[in-house]
Amino acid sequence: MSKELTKRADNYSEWYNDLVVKSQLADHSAVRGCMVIKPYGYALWENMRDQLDKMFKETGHVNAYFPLFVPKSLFEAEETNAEGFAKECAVVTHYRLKADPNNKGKLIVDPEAKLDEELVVRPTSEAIIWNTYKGWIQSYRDLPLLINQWANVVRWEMRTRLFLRTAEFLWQEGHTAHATKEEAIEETVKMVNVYADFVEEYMAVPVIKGVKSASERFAGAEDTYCIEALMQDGKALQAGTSHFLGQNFAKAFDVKFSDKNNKLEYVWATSWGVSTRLIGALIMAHSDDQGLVMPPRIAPLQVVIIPIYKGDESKPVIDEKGHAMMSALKTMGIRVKYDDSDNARPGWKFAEYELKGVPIRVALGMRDLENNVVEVARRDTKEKQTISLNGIADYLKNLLNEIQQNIYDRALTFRNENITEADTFDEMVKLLDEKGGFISAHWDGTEETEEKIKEQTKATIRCIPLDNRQEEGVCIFSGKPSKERVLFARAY
RNA sequence: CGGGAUGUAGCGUAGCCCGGUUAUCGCGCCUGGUUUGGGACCAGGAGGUCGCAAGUUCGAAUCUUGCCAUCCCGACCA
Repeated sequence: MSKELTKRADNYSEWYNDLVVKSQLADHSAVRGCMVIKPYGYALWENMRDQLDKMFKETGHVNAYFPLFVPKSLFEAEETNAEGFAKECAVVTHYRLKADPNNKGKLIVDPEAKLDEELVVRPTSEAIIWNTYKGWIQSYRDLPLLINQWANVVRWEMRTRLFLRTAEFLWQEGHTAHATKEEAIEETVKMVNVYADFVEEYMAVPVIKGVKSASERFAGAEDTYCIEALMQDGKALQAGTSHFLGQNFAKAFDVKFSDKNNKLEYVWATSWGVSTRLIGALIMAHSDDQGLVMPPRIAPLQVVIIPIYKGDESKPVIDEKGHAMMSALKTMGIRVKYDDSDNARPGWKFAEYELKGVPIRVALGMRDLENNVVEVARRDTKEKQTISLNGIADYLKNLLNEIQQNIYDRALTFRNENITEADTFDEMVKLLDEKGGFISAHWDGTEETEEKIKEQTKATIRCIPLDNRQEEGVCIFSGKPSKERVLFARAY
């Protein structure tokens, strides 16, 4: 493995790719557009997943699992949704292979085994789920139905990037059914808030909560709420979405319920999801030219202890102290590793754990033990301090909290410094080219204007922020009147 | 899907233009030893369908064609 990571300033996307692979989060696979998530990356995902799952359950949701395959007839039932995803669907047409008569040892698709109806590999599960809900919902007493599933989905993207856009990705998708429009909207907003809380508090990535413009809306939704994050290169990243689906799917799949007055009504729906893409957001929000910077709360490893031996006789003494410290930290619920592996020297380990973004590194050698201290190095600031062994566990626990907060504050400052108001189109173009980030500007609310701005600048409307300040102005492009600013950015 | 580039050991590479013994070097790996406070050193060793498949040729990493994959730039997108 080469030791050098591409520098962010030299080539940001190469830095990102390099980092994902060298830090062992994931790797390209033999399958086009699909990645292998390696143990370190999967441990990170598990921590994220576990916390989100807890938050979903605290808000009343339960988990279930629906099929990977969606019969084409079900898939096409909700037309807007189907059309929106049609261009990126993997489709199963056969169910059997057979030996190739003309090519020994090879297989061909058995033409006899053609499916009567093609199966779409789910790009999202609304269709199969709403078809199922039809059988589950009869009365208002069956509502609300609050279900989440952890799954993989496939979207056949033209161009893929590790974590940010892979042909197959892991995610969760919540699908809820409600008796009233108000309740469904409330659910949609509740879940975008859950996402924002998770991403900010656990991943330490500040987000802007907002609503998508009509053209950026989820196919089949009445309204799409989202959280938008800003990456270090000034590009925005959609980190999660929550959709108010109205009665579109209820009508498409004929899901009705009897209300208290025995009147048949269509059900109101929401769906919401976040994916392994969040890992991309995490990487690009915090990491530096030395490697990953993991927020302690979801870091697979929070503390690594590295013993530094001098001569064989020092090993048992150091190991004893090291193991004691590890036990104390484990008792406090801290994820810790004592790396006494023999195949690398301390300097190599230092660099390696920096690359992997472990928040705290503790070095333990005879020199320290003689003074009853250890050397504590934090990944976020790269500061090293000599700390007394007395009360070290409490010290490290507090330090983890401090690092979590510091990473968030740093990202928040950067984000806030990169939301810039523009009052003319020229100003906006200049800002996009020279500074990047979010451009806060007036927009006339039409799709035509949005499209023209996109064509000329590659920037899209990321969102109309919730609790947006109302302000009279004129559209930056058309000069027509506008009541509020929206956020534009170039995005991933 | 369009334009450009690349593919040689786990990783990074030389050789290819101009076909010809046993495919170069570094890192990593294995064995033994010395080491260990910022990516150690010495000695010995293992590891290759030269992306895949056809073709040209006495002979192909090298020439031709097709395919596959990756990267960069577009279009598409969470």
